[in-house]
Amino acid sequence: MPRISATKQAILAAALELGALHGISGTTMEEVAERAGVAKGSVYYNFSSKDKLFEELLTTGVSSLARTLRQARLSAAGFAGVEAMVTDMLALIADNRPLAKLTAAEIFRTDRVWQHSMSVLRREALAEIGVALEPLLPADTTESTRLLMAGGIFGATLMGGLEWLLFSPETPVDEVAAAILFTFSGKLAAGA
Amino acid sequence: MPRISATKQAILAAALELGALHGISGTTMEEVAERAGVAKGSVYYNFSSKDKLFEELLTTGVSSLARTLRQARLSAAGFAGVEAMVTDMLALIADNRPLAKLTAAEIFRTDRVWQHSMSVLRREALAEIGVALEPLLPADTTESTRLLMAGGIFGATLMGGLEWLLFSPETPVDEVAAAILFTFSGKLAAGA
DNA sequence: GTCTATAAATAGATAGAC
DNA sequence: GTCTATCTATTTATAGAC
Repeated sequence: MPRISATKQAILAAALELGALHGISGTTMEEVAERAGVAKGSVYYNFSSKDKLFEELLTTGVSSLARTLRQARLSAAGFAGVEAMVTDMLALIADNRPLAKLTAAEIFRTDRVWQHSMSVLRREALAEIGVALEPLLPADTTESTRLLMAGGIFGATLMGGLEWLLFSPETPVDEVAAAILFTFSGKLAAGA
Repeated sequence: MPRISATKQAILAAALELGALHGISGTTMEEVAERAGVAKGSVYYNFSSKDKLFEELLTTGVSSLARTLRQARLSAAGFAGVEAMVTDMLALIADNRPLAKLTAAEIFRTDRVWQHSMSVLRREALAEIGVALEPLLPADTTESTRLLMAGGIFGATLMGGLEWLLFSPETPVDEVAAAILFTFSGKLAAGA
């Protein structure tokens, strides 16, 4: 495990904050250097290109999301596993809000040089949700339907989480999780 | 109602397709002109700046989303209204997939010059979902909780819809709507 | 490893002919 | 209304001193 130098860490942190604000294309290497408190030459010493810099940022982020989802899934059986996934993903979003914003904006891009590796990781994360759903679904449910549902649950959590952080950040995480999970509880349909 | 010239329409269409592919910052006015089959000067004759061009594109798109949601809400009472919103929004996404991609990537940006007008429209769209939810929720549910739920339902539909179009576009819209709505039916919790 | 200086390409926007 | 040509600023990336 090669330790990351302080400079490299500062560059990654600066790139993450700026990327979340202005998007990747809207962020310049000059700005990243300035915010990190180093010269542009040092940025290129640590990352061979702008693409490599943001690739590292995003793949690390989505990997840790997949890991969080797997741990949550293993922590509880049945629907409680899904509940744990939503709750823990919300906590992760709160914990790294710039990464959540950046991921939300980039997750469906199909033209980046790192498109493939991102797509693989995204699928890994969705598959974790899919595995948790499997025992809860009718036996004849297709794989693709399961992934659609997983995408929906993922989207609900991500968008609900961003809505939360941007527009009512004073709400405690438990209440947010309860709100999202309420929509999956069936009580909406029952209230009709 | 001022008619839009053929040139202006071609420019808007080109900007939409390119923006969905490369993002707004990643799209150049030169590319837009080329794809629209006109010179760059003509693009600037119709739109005073790149920002104005994309502002028109996005505000029109989100407005039509809000309109679709309102119509769906009025078409059925109770939970059936929510079901109609999800189904009709999916149909809208399928109908204008580039706009859905562009919107997904831009909806949480906070640094655009048109940020405010977009934020207002986004809120309008979420409020439509919120109104449909109101009679289905406990009487003491707060406004902000209702908006979080609306955000979740919106996110589930948008992400589910994009997942659909990008990775299993052969699935008919009814099946996709059924999959997303299944997660809101309570049958997941029942299956635990 | 970090810096300054600069190359080389590309961006948004404008001027002015037709 | 549409075009070509061009201005000016910015951008990614590199070279080379320290």
